[in-house]
Amino acid sequence: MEYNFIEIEKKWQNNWKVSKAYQVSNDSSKPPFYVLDMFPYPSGAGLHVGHPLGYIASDIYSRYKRLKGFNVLHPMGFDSFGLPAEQYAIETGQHPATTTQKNIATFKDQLDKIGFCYDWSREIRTSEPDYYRWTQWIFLQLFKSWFNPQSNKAESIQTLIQQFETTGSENFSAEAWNSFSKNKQQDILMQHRLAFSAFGEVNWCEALGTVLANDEVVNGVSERGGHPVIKKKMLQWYLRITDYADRLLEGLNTVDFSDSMKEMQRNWIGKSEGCEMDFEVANQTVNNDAFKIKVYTTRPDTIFGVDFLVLAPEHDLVNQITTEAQRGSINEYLTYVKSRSDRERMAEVKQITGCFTGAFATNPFNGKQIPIWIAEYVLAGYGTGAIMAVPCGDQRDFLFAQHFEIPITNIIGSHFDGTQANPTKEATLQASDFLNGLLMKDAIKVAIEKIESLGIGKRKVNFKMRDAGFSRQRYWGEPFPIRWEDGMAIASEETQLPLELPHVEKYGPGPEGEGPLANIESWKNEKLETSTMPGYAGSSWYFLRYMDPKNSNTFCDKKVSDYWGQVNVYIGGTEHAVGHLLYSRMWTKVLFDLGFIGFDEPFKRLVNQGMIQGSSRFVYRIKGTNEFVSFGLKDNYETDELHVDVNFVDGIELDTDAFSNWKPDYANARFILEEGKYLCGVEVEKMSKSKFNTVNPDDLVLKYGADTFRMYEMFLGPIEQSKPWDTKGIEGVHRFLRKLWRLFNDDLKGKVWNEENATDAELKILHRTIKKIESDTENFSYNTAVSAFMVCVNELSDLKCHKKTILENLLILLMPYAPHISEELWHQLGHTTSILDASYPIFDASYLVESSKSYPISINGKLRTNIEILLAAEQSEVEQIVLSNEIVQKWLEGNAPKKIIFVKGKMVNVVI
RNA sequence: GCCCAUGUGGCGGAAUUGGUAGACGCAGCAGACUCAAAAUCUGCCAUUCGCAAGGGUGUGAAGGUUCGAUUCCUUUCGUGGGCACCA
Repeated sequence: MEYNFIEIEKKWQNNWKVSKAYQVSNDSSKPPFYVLDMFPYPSGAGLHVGHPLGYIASDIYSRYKRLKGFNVLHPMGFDSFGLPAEQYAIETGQHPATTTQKNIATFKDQLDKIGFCYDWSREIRTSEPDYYRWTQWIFLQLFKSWFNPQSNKAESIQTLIQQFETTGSENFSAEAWNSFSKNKQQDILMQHRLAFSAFGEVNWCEALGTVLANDEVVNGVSERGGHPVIKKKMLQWYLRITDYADRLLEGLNTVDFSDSMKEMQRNWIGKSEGCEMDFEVANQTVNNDAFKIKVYTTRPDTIFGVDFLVLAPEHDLVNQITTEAQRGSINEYLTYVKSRSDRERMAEVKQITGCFTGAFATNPFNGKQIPIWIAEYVLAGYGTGAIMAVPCGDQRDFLFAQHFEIPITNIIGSHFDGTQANPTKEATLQASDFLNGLLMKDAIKVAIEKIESLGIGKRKVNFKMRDAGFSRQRYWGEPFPIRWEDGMAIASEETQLPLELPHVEKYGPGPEGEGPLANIESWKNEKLETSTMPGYAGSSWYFLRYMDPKNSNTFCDKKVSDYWGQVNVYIGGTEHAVGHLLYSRMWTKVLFDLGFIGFDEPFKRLVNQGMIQGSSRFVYRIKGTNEFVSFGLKDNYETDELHVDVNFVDGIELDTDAFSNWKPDYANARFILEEGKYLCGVEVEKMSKSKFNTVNPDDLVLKYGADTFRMYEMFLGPIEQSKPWDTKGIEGVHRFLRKLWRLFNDDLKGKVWNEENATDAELKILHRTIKKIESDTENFSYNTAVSAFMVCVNELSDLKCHKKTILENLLILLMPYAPHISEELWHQLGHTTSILDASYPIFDASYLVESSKSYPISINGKLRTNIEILLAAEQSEVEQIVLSNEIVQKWLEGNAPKKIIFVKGKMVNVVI
């Protein structure tokens, strides 16, 4: 009987489906365990081999935990709102709902073929009204809440109103509040709501009449059509995530994420301590606040080294302080900056640009007149949008000073050599008046105290993180449950939700760059908000909905979320390190603060899977011709590099016939070969349809079966590591499964397994494997687990061990990795219940006890021989044995060793 | 530019606390079985010198710490990911 994986997999997938083997109950005596995948965006390209990497890993873990006796929640769904479906709709006229539906069907079909243990009865889709009803509901909670710094948590906005009514605030009295117009009151409240609207800058493309995502802007022009893109201010919605900055930082100490992941989040939040201080602009009315420039610095100790100020080009004061003489060049510079993205501004620091305003500020400590410049390396969004430049201590300031020939003041003596800045905090300050002689790191505190006592500034903690933009001028997203009346945002009634996304025929932008919803008359008449929520809205809380997916009274019953608790293991890519993970952490904290759930961190443990990259192939077309030159000869010509479908390439050799047949353009292609072959260029990049480097899992499953595919993906390498896909090795894993099969069945003789008793050698193999598989599975070290299975099967084959008592345990170990073949062989062994609910073998160390070990013997750290020595032997005995060894004696050349290092159970090193 | 990760045979990778570098697999080579093929099995497989025994070199590069470094430290180069409207 042969290993017929096609039949076996079909049989058991069907069997599990019929018996509802993966359905999970919220009511169980077993301890709960929640394993979550980052749900996919159902793109039109379908699943490629990169997607299942994390899914297989989580599937293995879920099945393993189930064997270990847990009630495992392992759901799947679709993040089905988003930009690509809308872009596709603009191109083809097909409604996003239609294409999304189709794409999901494809995804599910592909996922099912791989044999995942999802409980599909809990499936969610973020674009379904049943789901986004609660996204809207949570938005309303955010809108109706504020962050109370006293209690350090979100509270109903009513408590703030009460405060204003009874005690007022820093800026106004209770009486004043009560006398404010309703409009003014709402404006003030808007400055505290966790979801709020304010003006923000967007990428505006005049020619397309629309706002563009960063992704749609390439080299400063629109991807579609190549039109110019500029920054434009528009009214936007935001989430006040900055209020949670400190708690998001502290929360990291309570979760099990990788250090690098925590580091990325910390850097994103970017907490820095320093101070704000005012510089007065010279030759202006002194007591006019408008002409004080507030800078933020983390290095107030360098105050005597300030040689100039730099404002962000967008800074409010630029226009007012610019002198008439400089106005022309400033305006020119501002036009230039408007065309530049933040990214470009940060990245191209070597290209130093800036413009002098003509104005001077006064250093409050020494009265020095310092020039005020504007430059794009200062960003309006961070700190106060103005910096004090200290060229001797900051490299960017230094380069700027050098470029514009601004004289540099040195306050750190020999620590500054005039060729580059020195950012040290360890230098002793000079030429710094009251700070002279202090170490810089100590001077920071002294300087801040002085600044505060003079009333020209104050200590300030700053965060790099900005409030999260939460509106998009798009169609395919959640509508905001908000009406605008008289300039005031009015929340819809919660009972009226969902506010359904209306059907449209056209997906183009509305007037003035508004979203497509602005084109709908009834929507406009009701004064409903015309932008929609961003892609991350639905994904910020989906893990809660899985727990209680059908509830129509609330987003998730508190009793149910209390039962499941935090996600025990969350698996996904690092590309979400700062976006999705921070947003969902914030939403969880808000829901916790408001009492809707019982935990304030969503994910207890996070496992990052690496990205499976595509290995792209390139051909080189000689410019202006239809002639293609092989990789090695391309430098002799002027060529264009073009992606070619990896399926036409064997290694790096192009199948020129297949290429010619690929597209009509290439039908008459001519080739310049090297050594009779056309060789392609190679580059590793993201796997993507547009790069023609995708590999479809369906083909592999068809050819080798799901079990082989699952194990091969795991065998590729460590789960957290990125690696390019290569199908070459899959044969090896398939051979392994066939070899396993032959332990049970002979192709000719049929059944070969027996019920004999196991020998010590066989039990030793089994228990070593149990130990290794169990710890590798716990640690997500699946590549080494697969190799341990191979070692085990190789050894059992060598021993011709066909014993049921060994093999059935091996099957249980294997079930999480290769469920179909395990279930099949399990039943062949005579079991009548599913292997899914077997119980995990228990490791017994007594089978592995050894009495001696072959010790590696090194001379000066270099391995020279091995000697079998009793494990119980102590240093003196070992020394004697080692020194009497022939090879050791040869190296000693009759001398006594200087030292003998003996690490019991590990090694011996003789130092001569 | 900034942040994070990463670099080991022809290839994917292993070496979990500093202790035998190259497990396991792919590809390759030689052989067995076969009329033949497939499948399967056996052996070889970092590099260099050597008939062999054995020796030298070797974990991106350069230094350092240590009896001993793929592992720790410093410097440096390459590659991948993220950088706020892709999800």
